Formats: sequence, structure tokens, C-alpha cells
Amino acid sequence: MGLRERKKEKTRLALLDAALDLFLEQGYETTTVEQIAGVVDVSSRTFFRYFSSKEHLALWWHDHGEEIMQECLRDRPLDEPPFTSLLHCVRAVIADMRNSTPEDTDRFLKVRKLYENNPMLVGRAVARGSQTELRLVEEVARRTGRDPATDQLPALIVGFAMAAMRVGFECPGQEITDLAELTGRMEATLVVVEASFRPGWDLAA
Amino acid sequence: MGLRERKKEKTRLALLDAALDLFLEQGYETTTVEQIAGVVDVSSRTFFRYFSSKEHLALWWHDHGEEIMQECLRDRPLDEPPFTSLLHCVRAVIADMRNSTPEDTDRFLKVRKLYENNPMLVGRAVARGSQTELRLVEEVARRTGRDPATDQLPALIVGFAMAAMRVGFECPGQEITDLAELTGRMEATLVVVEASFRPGWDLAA
DNA sequence: TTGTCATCTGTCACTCCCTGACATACATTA
DNA sequence: TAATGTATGTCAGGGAGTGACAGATGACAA
Repeated sequence: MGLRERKKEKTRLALLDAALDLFLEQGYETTTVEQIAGVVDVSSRTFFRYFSSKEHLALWWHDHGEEIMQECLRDRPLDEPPFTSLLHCVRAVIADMRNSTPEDTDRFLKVRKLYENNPMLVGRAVARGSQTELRLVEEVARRTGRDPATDQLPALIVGFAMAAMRVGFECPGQEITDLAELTGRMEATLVVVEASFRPGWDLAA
Repeated sequence: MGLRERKKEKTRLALLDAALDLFLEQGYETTTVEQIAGVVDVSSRTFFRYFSSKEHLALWWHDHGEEIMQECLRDRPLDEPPFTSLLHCVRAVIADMRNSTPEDTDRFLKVRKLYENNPMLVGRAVARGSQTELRLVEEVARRTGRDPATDQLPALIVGFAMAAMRVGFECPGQEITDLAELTGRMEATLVVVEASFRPGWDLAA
């Protein structure tokens, strides 16, 4: 990896960290792009070359998680019930969080705190991930031989799985200072979810 | 109702209709507030006095639906399982759509079409409704004697119910020109949802 | 009818988000 | 070291959204 790429990555992470800290200090809305760029000593224009929008920063982990889910889904056996597959994908996201660097660990916790302070950001994450969600629906439909145009079940399966992941990640109203605590809660949520559905519901006629 | 209020309501609806038509004709992003205001012959400043944002227009039905859900939940018997209560609330929203004026009927169909063309707007709706969703979680927790801070079940219950409503309303990839078709699909989705959960899951220990 | 009062509206000026274009500075590679 | 490609800063500008102020228009009482 050349000097150029190293510098880019460094700037990218510096922007991300500066933004997360400012968001938590003085609020998401009141923090301007100019401020964030100022901390890292780059121009606002450069900021937008690294992150397509201010939102993009706050939704950093979400983008990453969606990639993992898509990859993971492709690797699941075809005869596995689709909802089970998706919960495996959520667990893959959790595993990735567990295997992350200490720096990324801090970022996960900060993002969670940010979501707690700004619940609307969760919705913005849904908005940003709408394309991915559609692709997941397509994939689930393909794997189960269903037509997503006339059959809402694939959309329901994906919708429920994503809702489960969000609820697990948010942990509203709790002081969470440890990644293990966060991932533990996410796991616990998945266990509750698994016990909530009727066996075979995601393969119903 | 005085002339003043009638004029206001007229302007409000004119803005809404002009916006929906423009959104469907030339796209949501490319339509400017100035254009919408221009059609109705008011200033952009006045537009923002009627709708707090451009998004607010597109999310008109969503705001309305959330109000109904909150009211409805309060009227449900306390001994009813919470998820069942919420599905009743969704049905109250559907009933309201069925009882709406022909003008509102057109608007429902246009909004649905708009969501189909711009899936990210669904997420924006989630973002806008995040406060309401939190209140629903609080209410479900209160009614079931749970602590939303340590117990994710209330959040899951609400998350699943809202996901069900969204999936039913979206009807991705389908030509829908009739309100009865739309409400029928939403009902059908709810029936699928009701059959998917294990009895008593929303009261689990 | 008229005058007063409340409210609605338009204009203006402003901040912030975000983008395209262009010139410059820098890293890479030969 | 020279040539090339990429990253950055500056500048200009559009669109969303807001605060302040003045003028227009309904509401209402005398």
C-alpha cells in the first residue's frame, strides 16, 4: 500500500472520528460539515469527496453491515429456511464487530450512542439501505422460488430480520460502554426473535 | 368555519396535490419547492408555513396513519396481547383509508406510487415517525408491565408491526389503480403476519 | 360601514448541504 | 528528473430551510 492510499485512509478515519466526536458533543444537527472538515484541516469540498453526505458519516457502520449481510446470504445453503439464513447474516455482522480493531470498537459504541440521541438517524439508515433491502428481498425470493411482485412473504422476511437487527443494535436507554455488552444484547435479541415465530412460517404456501 | 380557515385548507390541499403530481411526473428529487409553490401561486416561504419540509409532503399519509395508530392503541383492552392490539391499529388505519373521500383516495394511491418509485422515502417515513414509534414502544411496555430499558420485546413488537404495515402498503412492483386493491393487499399481508408468529410470543417471559 | 386587531403572506437576507469546473500541488512510475 | 495521474483547494452556484419585517387580508365589534 503506497503513501497515497495510506494518507487517504488516514484522512477518512480522521474525518469519521472527528465527526462522531462532534456529533456526540454538540449534537448531530448543530454540527456543520465545515466544522468537521476544520478539525481535520481539509476543505469542505474534500469532505464530500470522502463521504457523499453528512448522513453518510453517521451511517458508516450500517453500510458496512449491509455489505456483510449480502455476502453472507449468498453463502448460505439453499435448503435453509430464508429467515434462518438472514439471522445467520445478522450474526455475521455481530461476529465482524467482535473481530474489529479497538478503534472500530470505539466507533461502533459511538454510533450506537449517536443513534440513541437521534432516533431519526435509524430511519435515515433505513432510507439509505433501501436499495440493499430490495436486493435482499430479490435474493430471498429467488432462493425460495417466489415472485416478489405477487408474494409479500419475502419482503416480510427481510423486513422482520432488519427490524430485529435494528432493535438489537439500538438498545434504547441503556448505558453501554463495552462492545461485548452490545454484541451480547444483539445476540439475546436474536434468541428472542428465533423463539417468536412459528416453525416453517417463512416457507408457508 | 370561516373564510380564512377554508382558504388555508384549500391552499394546503392544492400544495399537496401539486406536489404529488410533480413528484410522479418528473421525480421527487428533481422537483423543487419553488416549482410546487409556483403551481399554487404562492411563495416558497409560504410553502414552508404549510409543510415543514419537502419530505413532509411525501409523508403526509404516514403522519395521519401514526396518529390513528396511537389513538387506537389507547382504546384497546388491556388484556389483549400487544401485537394483536397493534395489528388492530393497523386495521384502523386501513379502515380510515376505506372511509376517506375520493380526493384522499387518489392521494393514497399517488403516495403509494411515489414510494414505489422512491424506496428511500419509506425510510424517511421511518425517520420522521421515530418519535411516534418510541411512544408506541413506551405504551406497549406500560400495558404489558415491562421495562423498555432492559426488555427488547416491546421494541420488537412495535418494529414487527410497523414493518408489516409498510410491506403491505408498498406493494412493490404492482400496478395498483384501485384503493380496494391496495387495502385488500394490506389486509392480506396482515393475515400472513398473524399466521407467522407463535401464539403468545408477545407475552413471553 | 368603518376602524381595530389578529393573522396570513411576500420579500429579503442568511446559513447550510451539496455539486461542477478548474487550477494547483503532490505521489507515482519510468 | 520528467511525465503522468490523482488528490486537494478555491470559486461559483443551486436548492432546502429559517428569521425578521412590512404589507395585505380576513375577523369582529361599534
